[in-house]
Amino acid sequence: MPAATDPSVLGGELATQAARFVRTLRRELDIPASARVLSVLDEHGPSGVTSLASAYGCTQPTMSALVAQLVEQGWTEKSPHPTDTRSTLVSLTPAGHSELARVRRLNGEHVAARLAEHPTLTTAQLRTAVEVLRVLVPAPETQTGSTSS
Amino acid sequence: MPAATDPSVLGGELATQAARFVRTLRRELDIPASARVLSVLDEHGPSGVTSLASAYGCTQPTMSALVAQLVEQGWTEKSPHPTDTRSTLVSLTPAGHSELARVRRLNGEHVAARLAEHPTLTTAQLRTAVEVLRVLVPAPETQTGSTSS
DNA sequence: GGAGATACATAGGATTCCTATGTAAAGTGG
DNA sequence: CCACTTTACATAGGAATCCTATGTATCTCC
Repeated sequence: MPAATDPSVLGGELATQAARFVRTLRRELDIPASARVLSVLDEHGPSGVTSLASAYGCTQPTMSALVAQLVEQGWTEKSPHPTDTRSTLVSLTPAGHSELARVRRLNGEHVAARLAEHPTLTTAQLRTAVEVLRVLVPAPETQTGSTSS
Repeated sequence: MPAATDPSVLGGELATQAARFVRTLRRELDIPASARVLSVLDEHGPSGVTSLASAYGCTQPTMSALVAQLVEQGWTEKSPHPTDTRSTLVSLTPAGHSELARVRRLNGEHVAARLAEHPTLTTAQLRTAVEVLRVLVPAPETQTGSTSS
């Protein structure tokens, strides 16, 4: 089958497969987009909306909406910024940490199931895929964050 | 940063990065979802709507809409199936081939630009990423198709 | 010929995101 | 201290992508 070396073709293939992967994941695991924000929040620690948007790679209004969803579900909470009244600090609640763990487990199980069907695939290759995708995106800023779960 | 080996974490990362990659691509290149169908059509040759949906990885109604868009833009055309009146054969028009070439070029340029910024990344790794994503999706049926451009 | 399967279309709605724009609070120079 | 600009968020409105449910015509097979 397709085993091209032409970056143009590979890029197209990557786009197609990535889009499909995302679509399939959405349908099968039923994980809302906002859940991915939890991961960013976990990495970066309590942040403002704009900063989160930048880290997540979406616009500020979009992040406003995502955060609103997360707050409504009790996964994050907004507290006033100590020195800047305009800003708010969004942070994970315990429930948010649980949800993050749940989502990671779901993803893990899904990936593991596929891996089991294809013994040739290694986790090293998996990691390569992650690296490639990470590189192929503009990358906002890679500031260090917090930790947890 | 994240350099995990845990499939669970890697799966989550992959999901996040893939989603972001797709989003960025959509925004920056402004390529409609229907354009990816052109690629499928090119690989599989003239096909019915349901078959396309399966190959593309979406539902039949969704593919109906996508095909309708493609036809409206003159990139594909529908002809009656020779033996089955219910079915139609969707096939690429010359304009469709051109568009496919254009999209591939855009994707290629985009990927090439990123690759240029990261000399450490090889096309082999790129191909690995494609393979990984391909594996991580249920894969409908890999029947051989036609050719062209 | 009639029951069930198959191919496609349509209707209606959920999700995800963006652009444009408004409002309030910080900074900044005079 | 006072405009003026910048920054942080929120809201409004709409576009794109997909799905489920359902209807209609056609094919298959007994």
